Amino acid sequence: MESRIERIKKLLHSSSYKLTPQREATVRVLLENEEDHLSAEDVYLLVKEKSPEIGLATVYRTLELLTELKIVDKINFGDGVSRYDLRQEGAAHFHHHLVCIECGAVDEIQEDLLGEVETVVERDWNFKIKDHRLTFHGICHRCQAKVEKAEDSQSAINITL
Amino acid sequence: MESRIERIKKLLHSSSYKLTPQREATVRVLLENEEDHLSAEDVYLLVKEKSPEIGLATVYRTLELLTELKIVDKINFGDGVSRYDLRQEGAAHFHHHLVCIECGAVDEIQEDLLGEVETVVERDWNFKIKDHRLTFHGICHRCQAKVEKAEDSQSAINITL
DNA sequence: TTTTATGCAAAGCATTTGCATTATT
DNA sequence: AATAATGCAAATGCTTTGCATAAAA
Repeated sequence: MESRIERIKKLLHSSSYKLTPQREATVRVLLENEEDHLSAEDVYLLVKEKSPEIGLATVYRTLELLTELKIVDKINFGDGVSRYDLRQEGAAHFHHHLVCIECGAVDEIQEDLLGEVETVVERDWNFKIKDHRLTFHGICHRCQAKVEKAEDSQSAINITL
Repeated sequence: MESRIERIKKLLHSSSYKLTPQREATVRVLLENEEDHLSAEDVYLLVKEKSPEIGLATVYRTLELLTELKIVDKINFGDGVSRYDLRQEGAAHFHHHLVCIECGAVDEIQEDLLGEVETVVERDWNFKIKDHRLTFHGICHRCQAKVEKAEDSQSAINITL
């Protein structure tokens, strides 16, 4: 079976780009950190661990290229840095995000929850949808658990008093 | 009846901020361009027309303040600039956007389309939703009409040939 | 040998900050 | 008088670009 990196190589070639060592190193970092949402700087530092000679500009250029080819998605959570996220293979749409306003964690929702909503928008607004971005801001399950714990110990203190 | 600007003034006062002439001028620009999605620079230029002495930093500071107080929403369509959008009064949630990839126009959807989706997310992901961002990328109704027109004239040319 | 990609440093932008001045309470 | 807000210029931080060098087709 063909590896993910080989398929990406073919995608690059089919647009007459090369998979140079620097590009490969960058893609590998993205593959190894698929569940994260790395900034260009993050990617740069991780790539540098194995390929110390790489330059930040090359990482930026590679990420831009991968974005153009829709191999990665460029996202922005409003903190002033772009983040890069490998697309699921064959995914027509961007996945969704859950951003925790307590701890900053970003979780992903791979399921497409917008099927019906998109039907409505295309019909009622006469808008031909090509892609979407959906992010929820709120409290993640981990922070909710933390608050409950804190409340528990608060009660314990009250009892002790 | 109380005006929108007076209500905003009260909101500022209730957090012990003043509605200075510069802040008022900024808010007025936002009110007069409610359907647009102005960048800080856009707002600055418009404010300057009536209050030429204002500084860009003040506009930034005012927009930040209004964002904190949830009077405006700060949005980012991925073009490297933040845009500011007056919230509908009493709106619990952010409205949605339709971004045209042809002409760049941004239309708004005031209706909340995400009721059901949010129920699912809160239940299945155990995530307490506080707000959301939903943007569709695609072709707006105006550009779709343009393409049809172009196709019509293309047929006409073929017939002429 | 012609094109494409890289690394570095410099440049570009949007945004923020320091600070002296001005307005407001 | 004390606090808060402003304007300007300088600083910051992310990202892009110019250009000489190196690698690939």
